[in-house]
Amino acid sequence: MVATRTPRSAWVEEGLRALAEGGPAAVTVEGLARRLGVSKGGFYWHFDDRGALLDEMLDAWERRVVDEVVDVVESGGGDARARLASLFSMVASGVRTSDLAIRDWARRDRAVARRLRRVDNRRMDYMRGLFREFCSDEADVEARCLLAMGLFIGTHFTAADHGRRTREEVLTVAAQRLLL
Amino acid sequence: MVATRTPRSAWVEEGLRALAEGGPAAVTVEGLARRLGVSKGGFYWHFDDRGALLDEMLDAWERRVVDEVVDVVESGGGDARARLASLFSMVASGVRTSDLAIRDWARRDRAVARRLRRVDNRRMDYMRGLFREFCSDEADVEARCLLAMGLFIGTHFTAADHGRRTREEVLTVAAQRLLL
Amino acid sequence: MVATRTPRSAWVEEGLRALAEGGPAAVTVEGLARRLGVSKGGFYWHFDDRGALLDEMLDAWERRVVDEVVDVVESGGGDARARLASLFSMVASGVRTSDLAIRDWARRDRAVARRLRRVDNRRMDYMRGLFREFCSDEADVEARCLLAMGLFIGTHFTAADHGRRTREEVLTVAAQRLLL
Amino acid sequence: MVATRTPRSAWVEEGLRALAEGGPAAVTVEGLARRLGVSKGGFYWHFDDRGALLDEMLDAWERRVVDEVVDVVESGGGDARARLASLFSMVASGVRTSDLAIRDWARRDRAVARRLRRVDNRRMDYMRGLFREFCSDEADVEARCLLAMGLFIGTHFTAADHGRRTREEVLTVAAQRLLL
DNA sequence: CATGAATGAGCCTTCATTCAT
DNA sequence: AATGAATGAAGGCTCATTCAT
Repeated sequence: MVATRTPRSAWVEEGLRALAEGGPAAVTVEGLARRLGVSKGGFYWHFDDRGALLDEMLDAWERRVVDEVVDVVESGGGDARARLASLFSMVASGVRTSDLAIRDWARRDRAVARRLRRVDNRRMDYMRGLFREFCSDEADVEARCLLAMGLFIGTHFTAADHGRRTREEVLTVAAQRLLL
Repeated sequence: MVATRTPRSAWVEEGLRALAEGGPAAVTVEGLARRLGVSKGGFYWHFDDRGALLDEMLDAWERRVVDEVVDVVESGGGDARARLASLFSMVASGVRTSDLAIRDWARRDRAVARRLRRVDNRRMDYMRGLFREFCSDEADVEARCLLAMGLFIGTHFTAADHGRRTREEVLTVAAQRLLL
Repeated sequence: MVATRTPRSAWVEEGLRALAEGGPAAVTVEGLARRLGVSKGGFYWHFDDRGALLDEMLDAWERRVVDEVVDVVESGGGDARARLASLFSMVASGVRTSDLAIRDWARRDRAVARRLRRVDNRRMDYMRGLFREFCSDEADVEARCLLAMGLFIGTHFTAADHGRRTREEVLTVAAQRLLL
Repeated sequence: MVATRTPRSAWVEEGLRALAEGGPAAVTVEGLARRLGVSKGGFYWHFDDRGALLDEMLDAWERRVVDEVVDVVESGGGDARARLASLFSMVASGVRTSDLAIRDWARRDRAVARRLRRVDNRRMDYMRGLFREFCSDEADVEARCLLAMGLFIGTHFTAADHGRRTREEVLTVAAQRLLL
């Protein structure tokens, strides 16, 4: 078997890029083929149809997002607060934007919603564990988790300015609030 | 002049509905015409082109969102904390979902982004004023505002479960955290 | 009865203008209405349909073209050569451009072709009479007439340059050739 | 590579036919597809858009018209007068009718006008060379060229009858006049 | 006479999909 | 694995036409 010229993964990769840039509607077979410099015919060798690619893109995204969290856990070290702080700092430095496109997409697509729920629940679980180490009130733990998720997500969807402060500065202060 | 058979506003209304359900790509002249039970040709009597409808939809949305906030101000009464609380409670009771679709859309469209920024800045300004009444640290005010925005927005984009708690319950606790 | 606000003739006039500028395809009910500053509804009060306008435009054009020739006859005076010379000079000073659009149109539309034939035959007849006064060879008279028609028409459809000469200069010399 | 099922050239060919019959407005993607017995979608495999087809049609036309002139030069032989005579005889035997549609089109489209000018200038240059061999007066050479162009073009746009003579007969006499 | 509103046909273009090679 | 070519379903827009007022 010869090395695949345009492997399955290339389509998935390019697909996630297109998704991040323009949302699900921007993930067109033609568009990806053009960006990959191939004809779209080859696409149908790898995938049954556009839906199959979308599925695989979501698989890839899920894996990636989980890995990112795992990386934070492993590399960072330190106590719960330190680990949460490093988790929060990832927000400012740019979550994959496809993350956001997928969130919007999930509102219209059942299958996407299912996957997103799985991912979000894993993230929450991880945060719950960390918050619990210094916060005994379960309701408060949950509230902090939701606030943290909001910070993660909302920050990318909020268009407001902050006077002379930068978004990063405000984010830092906000994160510290959650660690009190 | 007779009452317009299918007034401009009907197209705008239906457009916002379609936007909320399926994002900007779902706002098609043909689709709206079908839903309104009219022929698509008639659309061009009211609007120059699809772009004009989109513009007007955003105008309508902006007005609506501003009015909602104004309504909260006027109807609620009470001190700053009380007013913030009532503001937060609006989150649970369902912000217009088109709000969220517009947020995603803004990431790809310059004009939409400008409008969103205007709206978000107005919202933030309103919250700043309220937070300042019981919080003198400006950096903290800003952080609380961002956390609140995250709560507003993120809550609709977060797919996680909360064990035996409902989202509303968690939201309530989270909101109280911001009012301390 | 009130004075017609947008009389039949206004539509015909504007129609001929549009025809001259953009050919038959440019004669649209909507376009004329826009240029006249009225809604197209009124059009259908005057005309059964677009075809009726086109017919009337051709009528008007025919009348006008005949009148022009008559004017040359009457005003000019002089002998045959002098009158032919004045006829030729009209070429340079700009035949109605709708004349040319109609010629092209005639190639596709039977009714237009019939009208054009009538007009061209009248023009030829007039020229024949003048040429005969100083040219006894009937075949040559006919040839000169055709060359003159070619000069009339071809000059507007020929895009060539003439070095340091202007088109008018070349036309003058060419016309003299036909009067020898 | 297999023989293209409906080659690019088929679209161009059919396009020129449509142009000749009905002018630029008659060159529709849908219409051509219908006449070729293919679906219109396939068109966009070969061409970027309708404009690209129009361009290529003009290219093809230009090539053809130049080749025709070259063919006259090479095949005919003889002296200048003989070559001009053979050139004139082409008129009667039917210039491509698209030639005429293009002339009309050029009056409204800048790009078409440019191309037409190039072609006409080449034709004129060729004729100038031939006329000069037996006519020393430059102004007269130019006048004869214009009369010849008028004969070429005007003859197809003139709808007049010639009594008992045929158009061909009249053309022959007219052409001889230009060769004196 | 004319407007406001709408219909429907037709055209341009995009794109998912198919198929032979 | 991939190309060249084509299909067919949308969707955007224009325009002749109609109709009630």
